[in-house]
Formats: sequence, C-alpha cells, structure tokens
Amino acid sequence: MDMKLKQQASAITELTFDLLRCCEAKEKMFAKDHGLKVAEFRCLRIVEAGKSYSVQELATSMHLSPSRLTRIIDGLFAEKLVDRVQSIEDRRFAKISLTNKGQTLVGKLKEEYADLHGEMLKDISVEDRDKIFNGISLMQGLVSSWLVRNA
Amino acid sequence: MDMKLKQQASAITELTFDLLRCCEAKEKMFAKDHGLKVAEFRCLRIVEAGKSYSVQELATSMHLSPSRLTRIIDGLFAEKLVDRVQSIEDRRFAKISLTNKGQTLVGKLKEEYADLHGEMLKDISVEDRDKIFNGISLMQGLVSSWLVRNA
DNA sequence: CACTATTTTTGCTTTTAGCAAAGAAAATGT
DNA sequence: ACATTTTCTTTGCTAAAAGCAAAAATAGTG
Repeated sequence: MDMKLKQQASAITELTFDLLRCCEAKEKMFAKDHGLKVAEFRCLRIVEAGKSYSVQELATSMHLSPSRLTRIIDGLFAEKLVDRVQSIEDRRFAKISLTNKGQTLVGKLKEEYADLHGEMLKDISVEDRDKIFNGISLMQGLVSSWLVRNA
Repeated sequence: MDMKLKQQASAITELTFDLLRCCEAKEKMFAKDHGLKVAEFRCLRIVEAGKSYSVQELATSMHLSPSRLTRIIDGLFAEKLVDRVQSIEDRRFAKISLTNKGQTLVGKLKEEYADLHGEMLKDISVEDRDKIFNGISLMQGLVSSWLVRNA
C-alpha cells in the first residue's frame, strides 16, 4: 500500500522538475524584457516598498549567501533602485530599501509579472485556478519545511 | 468579474515564485550530495536508458542553448557517463546516450530523487497528494504552452 | 559544383554563486 | 575597562552556469 506513495512521488517529482525548467525560462525572459538580470529581478520582487531589510534577511529569503546578496545589491544600488544605509541602532546591519525609482519599478514589475500569469490563466476556469493555487500551495509548504529540516 | 482572475494570478505568481526558489535549493543540495553539478544532474535526469539524443533535443528540453549543452555533455563524457557518437545517417548529428555506468547512476538518481519527494509527501493524505499532482500538472501545462507561444 | 542550410563545437564573455578572510561593530567575560 | 568572542557585511578569489558569434563539418539544392 506504500506503493501508492511511491507512484505519486515519482509523478510529482517529474512534474515539478518540468515546471521548474519552464518557470526559470519564463523568469529569464521577463527579466531580460525589463532590462534586469535575473538575480536582480528576483531580489526586487521580494522587497516591499517602505520596508527595509538586512543583507541577511534578503539572503535567507532568496536562499543565497550573504556575499552573493552584497553583489546583487551593489548592482541595484548602482542603478539607484535601492538605498543602503547603516542601521543606527546596530551599525553592523545594513538597511536596504527601495528608492522612489525602485518603488516605481517594482510596482510595475509586480503588476506586469502578475499580468503575465493572468494571461496564462485567463482561459481556464476559476475552479482550475483554485486547483493550481491549492496544489502549489501544498507543495510549496512541503518543500519549504523539508528544506528547513534538511539544511 | 475580471477581478477574480487578477487576484488568483497574483497569488499564483507569488506561490510559484517561492516554490521555484525552494526547489532550486533542493536540486542544488541533491546534486551536491551525489557529486554532480546541478546542470549535470538536470541533464542526466532527462535522458532515458537505451534512447539516444541529439545535442539540440537536449538543449530544447532543458531550455538551454546548444553550446551550453555541448559543455555539459563534455563533462558527462569525461566521467564516462554518456557516449557521444556521430550519427551514421546524418553525420552532423551527435547521438548522446547513457553508458552502462551512466544507466546505473541515473537509475539510482531517479530512485533517490523520488524517495526524497516521497519523504516530503509521506505525512499528507493521498487526496492532498493528488491535489498537488493536479495543480502542478495544470500549471506546468500552462507555463509550457505559454513558453511555446512566446519564444 | 557553388551556394545555402543545419548541427555541433570553440573561443570569449557575462552572470550567478559560494567560500574564506578581512573589517567593523556589538556583546561578553574577567 | 578592555581583551575576547560573536555577529553582520564586504572583499578577493574561484567555480559553475549560460549565451553569443564565429568556425567547422556535413547535408541539401539550384
């Protein structure tokens, strides 16, 4: 009866793998179309307007090393999309936040990236969209907590 | 009424994005644990024992450039995991196939990668696993055909 | 047989990423 | 109070991932 699990796991492994490749291609296209490096797009996508973040926070949520983040931020800073100031409470910390220019861009980016997905989703039923949401949501939770346990 | 689509698209965009980051981390860990580069693992994962592939076929299904594939295959060839012979019918084509060593490794790889997912999935219900399968399957189809249209 | 098209490879460059050490600041122990 | 340790970020270096443009090799065509 454990057979069922094995079967389902195989099928999900395969599908997730394919989805991953497609989504990476999709991200790459989108970033390029907006004159951004993929890493920059990924980073911008997670910073919210008004909030500020430490390098570590960003590194953790992007699953990258702090040193990698320093470089990504260097790039965004050079394009005046983010500000980088030393925290006054604890001067070891950097406080990364969006500039006005950054906020405008991120707003547009999020909007258009959601539109792109809207385009993909527009021809299927509301129920199917919910199925996608539920399925991916479940999977995301599982992978995420698996990572926490095995890191 | 289009509001609903926009909302769902946003949610799915967000989730897919997070899932992607997690799955990339997962792949990286798995490849490293098996002494492979991520690109090598990804490539091995799609070649089936007994079949042979052109460079282009592999490049297309991995969403990479042919030149990139040449390099990945170089690596696998150096480790004697794949054979590379000129096609006799059309000598421009390469025929890439798994060696015995390659077949053994790929068998183990697929087994263990599915086990890893089995581990993640083992504590949820059969129904939830089906929800994951269905959701990801739908999404994969959408992204995949979107890519075909927009490339 | 010259020209064109296709498939793969090579050389070069860019992007992505991490590690280890250094630098800077805070916390802690004596 | 100050030496030691810890924490956060950056820097220097290296490796891996990936593409582009040109070359090489072969096939197809007028």
